[in-house]
Amino acid sequence: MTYLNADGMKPETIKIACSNCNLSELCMPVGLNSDDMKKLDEVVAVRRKLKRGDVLFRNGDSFNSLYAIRTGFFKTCVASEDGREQVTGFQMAGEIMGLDGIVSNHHNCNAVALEDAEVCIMPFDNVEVLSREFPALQHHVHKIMSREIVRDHGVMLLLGNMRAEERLAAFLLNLVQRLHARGFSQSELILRMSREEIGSYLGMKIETVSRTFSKFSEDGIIDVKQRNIRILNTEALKQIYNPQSCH
Amino acid sequence: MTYLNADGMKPETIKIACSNCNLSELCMPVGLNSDDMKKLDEVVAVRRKLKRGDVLFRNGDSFNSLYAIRTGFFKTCVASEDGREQVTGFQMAGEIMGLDGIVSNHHNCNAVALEDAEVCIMPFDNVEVLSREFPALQHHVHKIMSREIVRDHGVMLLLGNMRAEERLAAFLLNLVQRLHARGFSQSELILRMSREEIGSYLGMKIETVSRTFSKFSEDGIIDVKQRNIRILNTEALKQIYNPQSCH
DNA sequence: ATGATTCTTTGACCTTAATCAAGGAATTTT
DNA sequence: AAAATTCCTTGATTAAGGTCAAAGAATCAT
Repeated sequence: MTYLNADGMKPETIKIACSNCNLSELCMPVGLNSDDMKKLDEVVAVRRKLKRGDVLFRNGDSFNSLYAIRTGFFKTCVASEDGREQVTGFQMAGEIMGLDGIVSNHHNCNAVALEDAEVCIMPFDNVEVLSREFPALQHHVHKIMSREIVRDHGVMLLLGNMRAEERLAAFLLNLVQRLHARGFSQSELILRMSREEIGSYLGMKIETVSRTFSKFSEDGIIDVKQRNIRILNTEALKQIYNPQSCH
Repeated sequence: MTYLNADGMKPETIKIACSNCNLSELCMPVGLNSDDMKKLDEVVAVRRKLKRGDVLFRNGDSFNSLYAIRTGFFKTCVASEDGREQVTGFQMAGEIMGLDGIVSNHHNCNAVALEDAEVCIMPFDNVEVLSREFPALQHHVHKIMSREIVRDHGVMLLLGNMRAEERLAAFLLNLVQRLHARGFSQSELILRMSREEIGSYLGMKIETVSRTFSKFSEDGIIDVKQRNIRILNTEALKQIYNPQSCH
């Protein structure tokens, strides 16, 4: 199995604009006339701007809306009762947050902006009403949820079976792939999250994250300048992530 | 956060019958007249019986249907390209399998019967058509998918943050809770899966699973006779799972 | 039933990553 | 700009769980 994008998209360039982002796919599924499109614009109630560090929603908050990221970068995390925190994902432009809240009408994780951000607020009642009217939208919503399930299973595989170097390699490859799909470099990226947050996501301690970065750097696979990463040898990263592939 | 049921249900007794299982919730959401109910019966195309070891669907199979378990017990698992396998879940009566297939029209995991079983096959096209007609069904489908996402995040927390004893305690508590919700004992259970499969789910090796069972047994917390487990001290298990709670 | 196979347990030892500790770099606040 | 804070790195040590090995128990097939 491949370590999929969070959005499942192949790494072609997709421009982030209202008419051309994952949100737009949600608002305006393909194959609609412009009258239909106008109605679909109603899914989005309003936008919200957040500063770095702002919390979009918290575990326990009542659930009303899904959120589509227009700009910025988020983390979502859950915590055990004794306070251990697990980052469950990092989300970027075009991705949808809040699906966890549907089952119980309360959010089940925290969503925090890791840089200044803007989200489109989509009241879930609207989404359901319009989904009944537009099969394409309905199916799109189902795909978004299924995609999240598939992604989560990939993370389980990572956490349950892989060693530290494999986890970090998978993480970097996944991030750069998603960024590339949004028009950014294939080889350079700026990490919006701390080493601690990476560690939390990957099930390793901050020291291990740091050491693994240093190891990759010593081996000439990446160039690390704080949160600026340049991938020097993508093949080597893939090799680490997928040790069996012997070519 | 609590380690939820796969089905999110509180551990009250629910009888497994067509008119009273998770599937029935899917076919017949509350608040419908009997004419509506008849139409909703159409979601289920047909049933399928499986023997222990039979594969319901495989990674790569084209996706057509969701499956509701009537009787029996399943595992779902993904594998990395180099063959490492991760069990992503164990499913029992009333639970839904196949949601992973929606996003790509192909299944993304294997579903294997761990004991003789029967499933109701629900062609997903039917589900979508009827969902547009019945808001209660629509919302129910959304809840099922959201529940799976929340469950997966709980597993991530387990795999990313917990130690072997905590993982096994959480696993046993979760299993017995779900069984109890189906009318079985609160303290006795028969494991339908091997030690290896438990280990795969919990991110530990078979020897560690075995040793941890032995440890719990020596400590008088459980009684282990092969796959027959009797929980002697639920509180102790909860304490292990949730070390802070000093109520 | 009997032999074969698979599953499970236990022991000895080893590896990986966690922990503890300290110092340095970067960022934020005053 | 200086001080304070946070973040990151590196080293030394330890602990948890993995690996290897072997034997016993249970299940399956002939």
